Amino acid sequence: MDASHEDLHHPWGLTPEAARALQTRLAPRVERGDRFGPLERVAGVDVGFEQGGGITRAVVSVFSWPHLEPLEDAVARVPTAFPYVPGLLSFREIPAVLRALEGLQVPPDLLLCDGQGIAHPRRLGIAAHLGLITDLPSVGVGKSRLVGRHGEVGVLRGSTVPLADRGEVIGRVLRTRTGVRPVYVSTGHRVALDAACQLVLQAAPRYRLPEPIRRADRIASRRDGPRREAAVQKR
DNA sequence: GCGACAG
DNA sequence: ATCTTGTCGC
Repeated sequence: MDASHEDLHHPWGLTPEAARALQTRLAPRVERGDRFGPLERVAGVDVGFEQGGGITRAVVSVFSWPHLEPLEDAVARVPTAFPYVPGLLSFREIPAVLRALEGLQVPPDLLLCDGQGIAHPRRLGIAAHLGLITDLPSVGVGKSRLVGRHGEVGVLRGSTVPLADRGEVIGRVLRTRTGVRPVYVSTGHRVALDAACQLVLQAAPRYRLPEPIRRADRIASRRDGPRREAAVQKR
C-alpha cells in the first residue's frame, strides 16, 4: 500500500551483480493492477547523453490531460555513473530522472517512460522501477523489444498482440500509427495493461510515440543545451 | 560455447 | 544512446 520510503531509497552505485539481485528483490513490490485517480497531468520521461556520454541529461515533459497541451518541462544534467548494460537501464538513467522530477513545479499524475515496464527479464524495467520508487502510476513504452515473444501485429492503428515470456503475458505490442513500426507497452506501476494501452493510444493521436515522450525526447537529444528548463507556460 | 540484448 | 548529411518518398 505505502511505498515505505527508506528501503526504497536504495543506493545506485552497485555492481551489475548487486543491481540484478536488487531488481529481483524489488520486482514483487510493483503493483500491476489499476490504482490511479483522475488524470490532469501526464508526463513523458526520456534521457539523452552529451558528447561522449559523460553527462546524462534527463527530461520530464508534463502535458495536460486529455487535451495534451504542454505545461512544463524539467531538465537535469548529471555525471553518468553507470554503463549501459541490457537489463540494467534503470541504474544508468533513474538517478538523473529523479533530479529532473524534483525540478517540477507540480508533480504529474502519471509517467509515460521511454523503455520497458515489467516486460523485463526480472520484471523490473525502468518504468516499473521508477514508478515504484516514486510511487507514481507509470507505463512503459519501448521502441523495441527487450524480452518476450509475440506474433504479427495488425497493420492498423490500435492493433495489438500479446508479448509473452516464460508463460506469462508481460506486455502488448501496440500499433499507434497505421503502417508504422509498433511500440512495446507494459505495466509500469499501478497501471494494468489494458489501461496502459488505452493511455498510450490516447497520448499518441498522431505520431508513433506519445506526445509527452516525443517532447521529452526532443529536448533530451538536442545538441544545444535546453533553453527553458521549466515553465512552458507561466500564468 | 553461441546468439540476444530497452536506451 | 551517440557519432553524422544527405536523400528518397508521401
